[in-house]
This record gives sequence, structure tokens and C-alpha cells, in this order.
Amino acid sequence: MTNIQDVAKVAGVSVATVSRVLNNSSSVSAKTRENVLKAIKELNYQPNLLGRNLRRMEARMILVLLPNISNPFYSRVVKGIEDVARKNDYFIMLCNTDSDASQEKLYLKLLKNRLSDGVIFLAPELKKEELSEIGINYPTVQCCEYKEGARVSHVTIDNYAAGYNAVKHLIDLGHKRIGLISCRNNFVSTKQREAGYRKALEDSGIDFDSRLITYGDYSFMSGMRCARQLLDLEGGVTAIFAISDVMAIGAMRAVKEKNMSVPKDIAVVGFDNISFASMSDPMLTTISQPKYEIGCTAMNLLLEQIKGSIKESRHIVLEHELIVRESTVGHSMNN
Amino acid sequence: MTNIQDVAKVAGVSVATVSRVLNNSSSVSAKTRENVLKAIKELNYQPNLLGRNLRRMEARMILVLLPNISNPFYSRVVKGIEDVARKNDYFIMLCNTDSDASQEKLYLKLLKNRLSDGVIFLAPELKKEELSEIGINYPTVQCCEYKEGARVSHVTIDNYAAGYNAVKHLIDLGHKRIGLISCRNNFVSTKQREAGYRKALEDSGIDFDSRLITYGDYSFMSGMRCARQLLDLEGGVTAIFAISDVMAIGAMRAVKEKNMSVPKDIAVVGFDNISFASMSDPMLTTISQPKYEIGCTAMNLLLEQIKGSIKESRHIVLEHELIVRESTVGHSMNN
DNA sequence: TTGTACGCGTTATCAC
DNA sequence: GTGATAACGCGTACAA
Repeated sequence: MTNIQDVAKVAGVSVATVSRVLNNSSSVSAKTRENVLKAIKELNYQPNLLGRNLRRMEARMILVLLPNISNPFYSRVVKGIEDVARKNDYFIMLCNTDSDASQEKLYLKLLKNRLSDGVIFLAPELKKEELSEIGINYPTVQCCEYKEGARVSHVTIDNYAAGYNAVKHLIDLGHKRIGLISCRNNFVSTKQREAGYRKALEDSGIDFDSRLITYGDYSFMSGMRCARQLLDLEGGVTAIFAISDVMAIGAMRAVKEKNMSVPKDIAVVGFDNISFASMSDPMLTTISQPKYEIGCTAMNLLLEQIKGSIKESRHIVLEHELIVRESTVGHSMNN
Repeated sequence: MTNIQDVAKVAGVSVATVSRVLNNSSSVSAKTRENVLKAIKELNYQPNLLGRNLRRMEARMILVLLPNISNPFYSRVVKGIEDVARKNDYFIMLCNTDSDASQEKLYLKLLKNRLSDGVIFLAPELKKEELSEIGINYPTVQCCEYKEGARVSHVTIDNYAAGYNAVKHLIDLGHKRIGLISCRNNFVSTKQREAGYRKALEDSGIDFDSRLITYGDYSFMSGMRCARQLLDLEGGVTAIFAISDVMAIGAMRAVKEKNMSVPKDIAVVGFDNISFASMSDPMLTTISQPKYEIGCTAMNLLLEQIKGSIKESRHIVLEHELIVRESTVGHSMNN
């Protein structure tokens, strides 16, 4: 393994000078620089970053923790994070937590052992005290999902308003019996979307019926199960709002099973605008989050913390959008 | 930042002894060990791996390069890689190449700069000479996709046999006009699946018709486009084999657009058995690869190279399976 | 069983 | 503009 000493020897200079050339730092004469570069090329020298990182006491690596890489919602967010990271000479480490706090803790070792310089949580599983503990000691940002009460910066949309918009859209179409497919978890987004649902009903003078709230687990199958439950209800429903696209797609499947049609018999609204939302039949009406921008913003926030320029935690809210497609007002091919 | 010296001081021993305790290495008296552990706990000491890694000249990090993390096919493969890695105290770095050779090269810097100890390619974009160059100098494994002629180990299924099985299944159901949705790329898997298609036709005495081969780009939309093209053909088709599930799902959508039904009018077979294949309507018949096992095998192969126990390149072939669902023989709800 | 001392490859400080 | 050299934190001969 050729190192900086070898280069110095071949170029006939000191290691300090080689280092200066490598880092484009102060004052190296053109002639010397040329010699050094020639030696580097000749030896096919690659700087050993293990040495550099130790010396600079940094890893140039960002930890990105998410429940599951294959969740299509996250890919655009991650892309945003990565693009900003790369522009600033950082690499990112993507880690599946499988929504498991102990796995999350395992990966946080990378932070404590100085193998990464900061962490972005896409859906923290830690308790808020543990999370605050991390946030105090290391550059930390929560992105999309966040824990209420943790003193850690976050970037999200207004899930309350988004839930409200989704349900208001259904109400405006004349629906009064609107089922909700939610989840039993402690995500702020879940609670807020649910609250938006209730507020929209209330503002329109529609009585709240607790039987219209069902609980899935973000999976396709749970979406089917919840929809069946709603359809079998006395009084039934004419519309369904699911807090994730995957569950909404499952719900549409259940509707078809009963030989009913979307949107003619049952209108469906999802949440997230994953790519499959425009591939489903009928295409899904949904709430779109600015995923890429959320990722960029989160990474920029983290960089500021790493540079030490900000200390207090900041909360940034970006705009969402209702995307109307076939599942609420469109023409379905199955009709 | 507390370091090994601080621990040594508090425990009243030398740094060497602390290091021995940390690494459970030779001969430390129970009493001393206890003192050291107490000091570690008291100071909340976390070993700085930047130092350790430099000293040991390793990063304990594996580079995993894939076209796109959100491609659902890869998530199980990655899970296999990760489980084996973790069991051996390695972390993995997942990197999106966007199927772009220059991005791939960017990430390979991590290897050359000693920030990772080996690389697994899920779909190499490099030319075979460049790939061989990497394979010669660093622990390297290709997984699923691979470059023919590169002297680098790989783990895959027999794509030729799998393509054959898929098409034979359609022929056994009585189909004679079978369209193929392939891709214009240089992947071995593509060529082999295509060759399997042709061989199955040949073995059954069905004349080959080049117009029945269409080319997409693995996307849903391209699947729709190719299917439309096949359906509009003079003589039409009664079945379609797509070399990816996503394109197959797109094809089913195109069939419905023409007010035809799957599988009554057109049978469809996909490839990969992604989770959406059992969520589509109708559920998709497809070829299943042992994704998790492929990942485990690849990582084990890599570990052997890192340990230096094997040098020559090895080629491992795992078993595939035809999963028959509604899109070829089942009952569709739309009929 | 334990301690001393060196070196891993690099960068940064201080001379000149 | 350049060189000598001391760190960075850790692991491991070698000595005791």
C-alpha cells in the first residue's frame, strides 16, 4: 500500500508538501505541485482516509435511519438527503431499523464510535428522552416523522392540514359516510391526520362515528382488512381515507372483491403519493409530500449543526398538495 | 472526548491493559479487568473507531452498490447481505448508482480510500475490464446481475432455465402467440431470459416471430407501452411474458385499457416476485428468486475473500421457482 | 500479568 | 514556499 511518504520520496519533497497539494491548501509553487502530481499518478497513490479521518477527527459520514429501505415513500427523501450530502463531501449510510428500537440503537453506535458525524431519523423509534439525549450530544435531525417533545430539530409537512384537505375533498364530492384507515402507533403524523379527519367532519356538521375508524399497520393486507370491515358496517361507507397509499391500494382491492367499483360506489383517498399510486387501477387520489425537498432541508439543517453554527432545535414545515386522480372523481376502466 | 488514556488513568493501569480488556485479549487478571470496566462505565467511554480502524487498517464496512434502493426486488437481497454482515461485525453502506457508471465509480473511491473493505455489486455498470480491475485489487462479489467475462465471483439463478419455465408454463396452458417484454440492456439476465423464451417456443414447435419481442426499461409505463404494441399487432397475442414484475403489472393495466381481461383474454407472467406481485389485481404469476439466500451467499463469499482464504473467482447458482397465481390460471375479480 | 513505546497515515503547527 | 515534527486514538511487540 503506497502512502504519502512514498509519494514524497518520489517527488523529492516532504510529506507536508504532498499533503498541501492533496488538499489544495496554501502556497505550493507550480513547479513543485506538478512534480507531486506526477509522483501521485506514477504510483497510483490513493490517500488513506482512515489516517485523514483520525487526524481530523471526523468521518465524513452521515447516518440515515429508516424503517425499511423498500418503502417507496422514503426513496425520494433519501435522494434529497444524499444529493445535499454529496455536494458537501459527505457520504450517507442507509440503515434499516425494521421499526425496532434495539436495531436503531445498534446503528447509533456508529455515531458514538465516531464513525459518523451526524444522524437523520426518518421515523425514530427511540423514546423521546433517549432521542433528546442523542440530540444533545450529536448533530441530529428528524425528517418526516418525529417524536413530540424531543428537543431535536425536525422537518415535516402539516399532517393535520393534510388530513383535513383529504377528507374535505371527499365531503365536497358529497360524501357523508367516510371511513378512516389509520394505524395504532404513536407517530405524530398518524395522530394529526386523524385529527384532521375529525375536524373536517366537524366543520361540515357531520356527526363523528367511532366505528368508522379502523386500524391497519401500513401493509396492503391490513388495508384490505380494514376496508372489508368498513364495507360490512351497518350503514356502510361511501368513501375511505387511508393514511398511507399502500393501505389505500389494499382498500381498493377489497372494494373490488365485493363487486363494487372505485370511485362509483366507494371513493378512496391515500397519503404519500408513492409511485405506485399512479400505477394502480384506478389511479389513486392522494396527498403529496415534497419528499425531495424534505430530504434536502433535513440534510442542510444537519450540516449547520455539524458546522456548529446553530445549537437550538428548529422545526420546519413544508407544503403538501392534494393530487386528485381517478379514485375519487376519475373514470375507472372497470366501470 | 474521553479516550483510552483517560480510562487508563482512572483505572490506575496502562493504556495497553485497557485495550486488552476492550478486545477480550490475552490474560488480564479478574481484578484488573473489573477496575477497567468500572472506569469505562464511570467515564461513559466509547472507543474511537477511527483510531482502531487506522491501526488495524480496516474499516469494517462493506460497500453495496445497487441501481435504486426503492426497487422492491433488492430489499430482500440486501437484507440477506446485511444479516450476514452484522453477524460478522461488519456494517454495510447502501449506495444508489442510478444505473450510472460514473456514480458507481464515485462510490468505489470508498474502497480505494480504505473506507470500505469490500464491495458487492447488485447490477454492475462498469465495463468488464474495469470490473476485473476492481476484482483483482479488492474483495468483490457480483450478486443477481453480473458481467460476463469479468473475473469476479457471482451469485445468481439460472435465468435461462427460468425464462424457459415461465414460457413453458404459458405453452402448457395452450398459448401459442406469446409476446415478450424484454429490455435493451447488456444484462446477462436479460439475454438469458430471452434465450429461454426462444428455446421454449422452439421445443414446442412454435415458430419464432421477432415482432413479438418488445423492449421496455423496467418501468411500469414501459410495460404498458410494450403491451399495447403487442395487442395492436396483426394476429395479436394471447399471452405475455415480461422479464420484470413491474413491467408485467404495467402490461396488465394495458390489457384492461383495451377492455380485455387477464387471464381470460391475455395471460401474463412476470419475473422477480416482488411484494406487489401478490397485491396486483389479478395477482401475478411470476418467477421467484431466492432473494434472501442470494444475499447471504454473496456476503459469505465476500467474507472469505476478505479473510484471504480464497482467491479464485467462484460462480454460484441458486434455485428459482415458478409461482402460479391468478394472472395465468386464476380467477380474476374483473371477469 | 502488566507497562513502555512505537507505528498506523494523515494533517497542522511552527520554524526557516 | 517548504520541511521537520508532533499530534489524532488505538493495538501490539517486546520487556519486565
